[in-house]
Order: sequence, then C-alpha cells, then structure tokens
Amino acid sequence: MDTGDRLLTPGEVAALFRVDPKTVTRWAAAGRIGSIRTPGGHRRFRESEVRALLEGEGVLDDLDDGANRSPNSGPAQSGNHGPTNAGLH
Amino acid sequence: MDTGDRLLTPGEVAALFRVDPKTVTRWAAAGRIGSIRTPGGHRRFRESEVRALLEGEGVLDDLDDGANRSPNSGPAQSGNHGPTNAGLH
DNA sequence: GACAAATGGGGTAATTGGGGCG
DNA sequence: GTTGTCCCAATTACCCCATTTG
Repeated sequence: MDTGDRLLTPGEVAALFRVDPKTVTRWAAAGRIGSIRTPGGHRRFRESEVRALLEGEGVLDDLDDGANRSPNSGPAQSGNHGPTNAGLH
Repeated sequence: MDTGDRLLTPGEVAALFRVDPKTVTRWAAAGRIGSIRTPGGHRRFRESEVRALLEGEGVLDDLDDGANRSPNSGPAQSGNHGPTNAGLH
C-alpha cells in the first residue's frame, strides 16, 4: 500500500510547518526527522513522515501547489481523531 | 471554499488579539485554541481557527462593564448577556 | 557549456517556551 | 479566575557565500 512515500524538498516541508527551510535542515541534523541525502548532500524528506509529524488536530489538505503530480485524488486519509500531539520539549 | 489553513506564529496571533504572546500560549495550553507543535516545541496556529475566534462582526452587545446603573425601566433583559463565547467557567 | 533557483554550512539576532510572581 | 512581566534556556529566523539541483 502506498502510504505516500513521495519525497519532499526542505522548502516543501518548511511551507507545511510555516518555518524556514534552514529549520527543517536543523531538524534532520538533530535527528528529529528522517532524511534521505542526495549524492550532492541535499536532503529529501518522506511525505508520510512529515504528515505524521504534522498531525495537530484536524484534517488538513494540501496547500496551494501548482504542480500536483498525484492524479489520485482519494482523500481516504482521514479519521484522525487522535488527541493532542505529544510534543515534548 | 477557501478555509485559509495558513499557520500563524504566536506573535501573529498575539498581534491580532492585542495581547501578549504568552497569553496566546496559555490559550493553547488550556485547550481554548488548537495548536500545532513543531518538532522543536514551538506552536503554530491555524488562521481559520484564529479568525473564527476573532469574530467581531455580526452581533455585538458587549458594552456593559458589569455594573448595572439603571435596574428599572429596563427592557426584557435576559439573564444571558454573554456573547457567543463558548468558554465555560 | 551555460543559467536561475534552491540547499547547505556558519554565524548572528529575534522569537518562543516554561516557571514563578504581581 | 485572567493577563502581564520577570527570569532563564531552547528554538527559530535572517545574514553571508559555496555547492548542488533542475
């Protein structure tokens, strides 16, 4: 089953969290999020992992994106009734 | 329709409500407003939810400071004078 | 070969979180 | 009961430029 293993660029993840791309890089460097390194040294993040961290309280869908390479428009991903996330300091 | 799920920083919400960022943090801690935590522990708020709480248009009967100065000659003053605030006490 | 844009690394200032107090 | 301000430490944002990506 494809859970959405598409890889996101730091800019994409930064836009999802409303943070700076450098901050996403810092998360990967701190081990808070898995990262795949390109041969050149750049990082790519798995969409499934990013969305797992993005769970706050409510469904959310894609923000504006001119290039949506996913013709599959099946919002079957829902039912997220989990309580508040367990963000620990 | 456009829900406007942009994320706002505590400083943004504080500026919208004219309060201290710490107050916004307490609202999130008290569960009065949904919050998304970044892996670093900082909070992000949904603009749609903030605007829903920021409703000032429509009905506005909130003008008394709690001291009734004319108990008589008053119209059918119902006991409920609170706005649409769902905050329990 | 070239280009524009994004990313990474290092540094700094600004914001944020938590606790306690007025 | 709430909100504002103090302390602190942590996280985040913006500056530079070299490299990688497309």
